[in-house]
Amino acid sequence: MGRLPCCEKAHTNKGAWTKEEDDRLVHYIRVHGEGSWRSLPKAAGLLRCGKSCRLRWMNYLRPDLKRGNFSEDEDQLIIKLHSLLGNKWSLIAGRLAGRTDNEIKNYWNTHIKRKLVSEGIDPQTHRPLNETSNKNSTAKPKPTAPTELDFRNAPTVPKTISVSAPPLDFKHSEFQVKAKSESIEGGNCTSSGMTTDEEEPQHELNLELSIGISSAGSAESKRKVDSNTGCRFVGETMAVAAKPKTVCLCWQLGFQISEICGNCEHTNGLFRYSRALSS
DNA sequence: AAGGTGTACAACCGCGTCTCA
DNA sequence: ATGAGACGCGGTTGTACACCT
Repeated sequence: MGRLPCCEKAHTNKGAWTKEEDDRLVHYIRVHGEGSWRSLPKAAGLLRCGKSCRLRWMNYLRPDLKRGNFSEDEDQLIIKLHSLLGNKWSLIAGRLAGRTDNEIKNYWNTHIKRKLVSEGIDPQTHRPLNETSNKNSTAKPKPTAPTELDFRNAPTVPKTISVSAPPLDFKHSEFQVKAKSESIEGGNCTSSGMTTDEEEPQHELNLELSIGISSAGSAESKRKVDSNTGCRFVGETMAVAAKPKTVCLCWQLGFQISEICGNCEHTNGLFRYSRALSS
């Protein structure tokens, strides 16, 4: 038995949204708030699929969206984040205030890809194109899922990327990813899983997210709270629940930590990765 | 001016994940 | 514990517009 359609297609409009439909959607969300997308179209008097309403709101009608061209800073940030996260557009969008995943995805495909290629950089691997093509002739290309990214020798990955975080899901936070070209020994904070290729020299990376206390109360914040640590997981990201228990802030990108690891020290009820990332 | 081609971006689709009864 | 329904994500498609010949 197949999956039921998300809505009654025979009675829904498709294609470009009209001004009237936009107005109806905006008005309804202003009054009732976001959510309940499936029931929203009927309640708002729209002949649209709930998914379509959500998309229209998220990508076009939301008042906090920044329209217009991407700045050079945004370009660089997208490239850096893509080199770390791969095609995780929603995560990348989460670090760019006022930009949507769809917008960034489109911008990547139409501008940045071409720009990188013209600079001789493979947009998927972030390695020089000639190196990539040589490698591809002998080795299988790696998928770009974030847990499987191979950052070794990636020319565009700096050792430290500090990103001023807009107030998104993990609010009040400075999102800091530190890519370290040596493995952490003797503790639990290793970057195991970053690569399985054993034939190349091991230059493993440690990815650390420094995360502060999240504000409570959003619908999203009620979800995915790790019962051991109090950490809240949103996709591959993590925030700290409103009333954290013991919280480990040592975070390996893409992996859930179920216990406090040995490398973390306690400060003010929080645990933070204590082993200095000496450069 | 007309047709062809390229570009940008809005919207759709399918599927994985999460929530909750 | 389980399964149906809802949500969210990433890939793909459709289409309007710009630019070229």
